[in-house]
Amino acid sequence: MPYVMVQIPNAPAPTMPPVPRPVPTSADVARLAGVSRATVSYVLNNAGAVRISEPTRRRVRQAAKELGYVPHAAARTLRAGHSRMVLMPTLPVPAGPLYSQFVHDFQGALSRLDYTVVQYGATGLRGDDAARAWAELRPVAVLVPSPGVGPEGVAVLKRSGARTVVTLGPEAVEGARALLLDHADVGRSAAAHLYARGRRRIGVVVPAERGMEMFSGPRLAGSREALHGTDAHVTELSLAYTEESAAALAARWPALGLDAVFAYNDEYAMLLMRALQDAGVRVPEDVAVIGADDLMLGRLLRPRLSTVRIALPSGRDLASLVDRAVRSPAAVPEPHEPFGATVVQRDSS
Amino acid sequence: MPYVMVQIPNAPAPTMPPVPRPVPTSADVARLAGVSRATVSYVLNNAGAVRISEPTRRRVRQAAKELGYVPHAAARTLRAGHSRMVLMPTLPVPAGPLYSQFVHDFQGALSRLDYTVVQYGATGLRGDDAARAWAELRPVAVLVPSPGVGPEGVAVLKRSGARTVVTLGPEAVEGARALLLDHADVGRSAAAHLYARGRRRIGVVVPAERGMEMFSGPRLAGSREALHGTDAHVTELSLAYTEESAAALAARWPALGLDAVFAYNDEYAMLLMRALQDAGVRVPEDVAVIGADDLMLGRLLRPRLSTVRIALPSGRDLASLVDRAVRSPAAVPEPHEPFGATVVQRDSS
DNA sequence: TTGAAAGCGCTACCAC
DNA sequence: GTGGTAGCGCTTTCAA
Repeated sequence: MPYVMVQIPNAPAPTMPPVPRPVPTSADVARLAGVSRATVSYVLNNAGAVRISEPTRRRVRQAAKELGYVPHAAARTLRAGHSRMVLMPTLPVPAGPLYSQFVHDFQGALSRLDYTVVQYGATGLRGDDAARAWAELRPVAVLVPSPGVGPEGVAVLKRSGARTVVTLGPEAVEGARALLLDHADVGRSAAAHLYARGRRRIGVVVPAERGMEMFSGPRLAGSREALHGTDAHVTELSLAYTEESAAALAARWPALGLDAVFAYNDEYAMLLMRALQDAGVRVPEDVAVIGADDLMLGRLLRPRLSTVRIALPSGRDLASLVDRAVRSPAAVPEPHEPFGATVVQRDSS
Repeated sequence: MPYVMVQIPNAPAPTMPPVPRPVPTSADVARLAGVSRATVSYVLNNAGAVRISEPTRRRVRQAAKELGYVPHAAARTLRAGHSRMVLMPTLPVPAGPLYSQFVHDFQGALSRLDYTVVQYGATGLRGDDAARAWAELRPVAVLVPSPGVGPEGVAVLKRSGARTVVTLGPEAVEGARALLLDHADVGRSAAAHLYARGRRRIGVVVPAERGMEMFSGPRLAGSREALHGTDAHVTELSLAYTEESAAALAARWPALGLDAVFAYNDEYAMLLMRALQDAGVRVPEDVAVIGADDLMLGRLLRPRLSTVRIALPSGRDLASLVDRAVRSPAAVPEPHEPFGATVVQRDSS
């Protein structure tokens, strides 16, 4: 009696737990509307090539609404062989205001170009493993804050159908379109500025928080590099983003004997500046302070905070770059000027 | 001669543009390794139920690596009938520090539970259209900063296979697990605090930026509500996040005759406080100022900024809540205490 | 104007 | 141990 155990699809369980109704498919819609699945597809996608009578259209739409039908993106992607998803891995650290704004603009601009931007939370995976995870989604384009992907990873992504891979960071990666954004240059600019202002014993703040090395490393290295071979000296200062840590650093300030500090960014600068002022250290007389990122808060501090402004590409420009690359991957990307870091001198240095 | 025009799959074009090599599939791997697709699948997924000889495993892995094979997530999802994607629509405004931190924690925690968190940039779509767009991805769970989805939207998501829909906002939505986070309560707390401090002519800052109404509306309404029927009076103050806008507001401050202001959040409070101080208005003597969100910068201002702290759920708690809901959607969610708003009084009020 | 059916890439059941 | 194969939901050619 081989038929006895056959499970009838969609049959309600004889008793008990409320069987979760299966997700309606286009076949269900077709059945309810009394048409074929093809017709359903035509109607719901407003296929221009085919003429469907108005009554039929209405019946189909009505049935779809009645069932709460929603097409299955995976099935569509599979069938179509491509998607319009632009993937952007999330940063390993909470986004700052600068990056949040950038992502927001980029997303908005790409939405208007009819792409879907997806921020993919891939914490835990590193390097090429991460790239493989992204590639599984078959995005049409990928924007990676580099470092975070190597040439291998780029190759995997492209072989998986990505029409373009754009990196946003200090180093160009083989095979990817690089938007050069050199954090070392921020450090260089800050250090050079402080040197030009006559300072010689220069502290560089390095956030104690994990995951920030990606940015803080280059900023420190750049500072070192700018002062190499001069009579100035760089001291690395670890600082956590807490008042306690800042107070502790301020307490040992006299012993450090510094006359200037590059505070990683404006937020750390604000934190440190306040702690120094509370400890009786005068800014800029005793110590010059410079931040980075040109956040609003720097303009609101007293003394006004000098900062290094880093020119991010506008979200809209980058969106159109991605769009062009998707439409003609063949086009040779014109090499890109690195985004410059410029010092905005105010009153703290 | 019907065969003449047949296109041979994968045949290189006789001349011309470098044909993008087609994406390798598991069939390609199988062919190269000289095994069946089934075997490839078993090997690459480490299927425990089946024993595959070590040499075969090696051959398969080697072939996969050689081709740069990456499985197709859409196909897998389609076949499996479900995914482990947790979808979170991106906010219509750039995320502030509070939310960035929350999202980061939430993502990290869910990653550790083996979910994939995806922030979906759905700008442009509203309400139930947006919900439909999310549903197309068939996420296993959805976290929506409400408002942003109605009961209809929740129903669509659930019918599309979402095991749970969690809203994070002021109102419970039928069918969804609500984390009540009432911005009106922030306004109420701020206003009540200012009233208790003896202030009666109270300004409430409303950001001029588009898209913020979602938060600013309730905060204003809550302030109004708290003072309704008292002898205090609320004045709505539009303020853009620029120094110019703040200076303009400060310039007409005397005419406004206010003795207190709830400045929407700490960032706007900082901006306004600076402008007021520059215009010779004393804080808190002439005007009491209170912000919200309890950001670090409030503690660094002088006078220290009073603020309304809003207790967000921890990312980890929320992640485990989602995980439990996914595993047993039947479980009746214990009703949740709204997250409270508590006033942190410092020196500005 | 509508329907039948192939096939996108993958996994899991069953047979060998 | 390994292979054949059905079928997930969808779109689109071809036939009727």
